[in-house]
Amino acid sequence: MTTSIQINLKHQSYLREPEATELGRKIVSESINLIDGLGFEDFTFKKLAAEIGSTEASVYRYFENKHRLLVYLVSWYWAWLHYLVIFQTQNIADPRERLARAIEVITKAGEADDPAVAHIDERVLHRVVVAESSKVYHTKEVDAENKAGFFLELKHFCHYLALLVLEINPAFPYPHALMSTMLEAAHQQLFFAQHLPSLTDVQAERYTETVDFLKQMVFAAIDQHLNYR
Amino acid sequence: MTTSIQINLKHQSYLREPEATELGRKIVSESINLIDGLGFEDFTFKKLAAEIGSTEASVYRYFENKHRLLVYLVSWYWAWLHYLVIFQTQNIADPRERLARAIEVITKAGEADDPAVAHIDERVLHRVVVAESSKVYHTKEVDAENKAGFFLELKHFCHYLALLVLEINPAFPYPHALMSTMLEAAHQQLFFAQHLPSLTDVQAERYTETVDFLKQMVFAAIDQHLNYR
DNA sequence: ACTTTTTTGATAGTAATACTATTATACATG
DNA sequence: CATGTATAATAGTATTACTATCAAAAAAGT
Repeated sequence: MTTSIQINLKHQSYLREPEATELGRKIVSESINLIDGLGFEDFTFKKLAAEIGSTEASVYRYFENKHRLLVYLVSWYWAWLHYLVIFQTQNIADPRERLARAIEVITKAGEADDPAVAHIDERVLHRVVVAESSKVYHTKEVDAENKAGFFLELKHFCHYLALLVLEINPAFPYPHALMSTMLEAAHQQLFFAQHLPSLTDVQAERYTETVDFLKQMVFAAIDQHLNYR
Repeated sequence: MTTSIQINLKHQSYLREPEATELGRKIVSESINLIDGLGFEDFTFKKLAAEIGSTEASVYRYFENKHRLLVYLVSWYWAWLHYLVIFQTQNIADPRERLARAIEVITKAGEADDPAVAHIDERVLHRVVVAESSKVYHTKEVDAENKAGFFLELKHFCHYLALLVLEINPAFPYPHALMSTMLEAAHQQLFFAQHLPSLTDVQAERYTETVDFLKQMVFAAIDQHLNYR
């Protein structure tokens, strides 16, 4: 079943809305492939322009610089994933099961074979996010960019999950910390499994193991504070 | 009590051993301050050379590029922290208490007021590592650099902690994953507390809260698999 | 259908970055 | 005293990360 959605970001990581024009959409879709192929450091607007048959100057009309473009892509990813989680858990009544399903969806986002937006390959985007997303906030401009709302999508998603945690156990003292740790770990463990296997026990490509690890960690922490049991 | 140690890295992230000369030590110590002040992206060898009254070309004789220098600094940090943890837990018999102490030492590394090496300010280095360390392996060259042994110090430290976990509970299936998650989270939560507070529940500067969160998460996970209880 | 505005492409140019190369001098070692 | 090694000084290059200008093409308004 193919769903069609439109994701609009609240902040201005972009100069012009890239979803609005053909060139804008090409910039977004091709930058995902290029960053995936070259890595963010070697990715340049010049190479991107060449790839889409346009010019450097034209790309600069959409995004102030490549960092802002990455912020846009990562924000888009979080908004998409948030949507996906809500969609995939809407029929689950039990909050514990809903969180369990959420962890599955988050970890297996790289396997998504149901493209929600025509010009964006979510599987490639997932690889890009796993490899590069920490760079969006590890800069000297974090505080300014945070003020500008550049990290709202992640923050909202984290808060949504934290509320789920509190539904399961209202006494748990660290719901946001646990969920941000889980979100980061979901990416890290996949990355480690592929590139630094001695930092993990899960196998590359075996998403199920990562899901199992994350579920155990999360639910053990949450349950520890329950009175019953 | 002041301890004096020498940390030597096994791999060649450097061209010349920087500990061996005055210029080498100046490069290391001043680069830590500069990266802390400017952020890694704006840090250049030219600025560093100006700061220490030397030249760009001279700095290039010690490190191939600024990425390698960061690898060196981060590796040095992990080796130092590993030493610190062993030192601070050597008199603790119970593995559970030893792990608890390790988590404290790791989280509070930024408060260390006992400089182990004269020309390195561990508190500033800790800030640099919190903010920049993920960049050492999030590059297109991870696999090659991993082969070259650039991440050995982190891997060894993680393995050391994983063995501790297994001492507590030999049946725990994800000791490395749990410890790498904990190590990353220790940095992340400090960073979030300072820059993206809505992603955490701990307060900035309140290392004790982060320690508490990490301990709860780690021990809950480990204990879940114990037969007794 | 015609005008106006907006968007793009083409081209050029600049300051900074990330280096490499060369040579002279200082410095330490044997 | 000779020799090797480390450093400083200087110069130079390719690439990056932009900014500016202008004309052509496309879209929108009337």
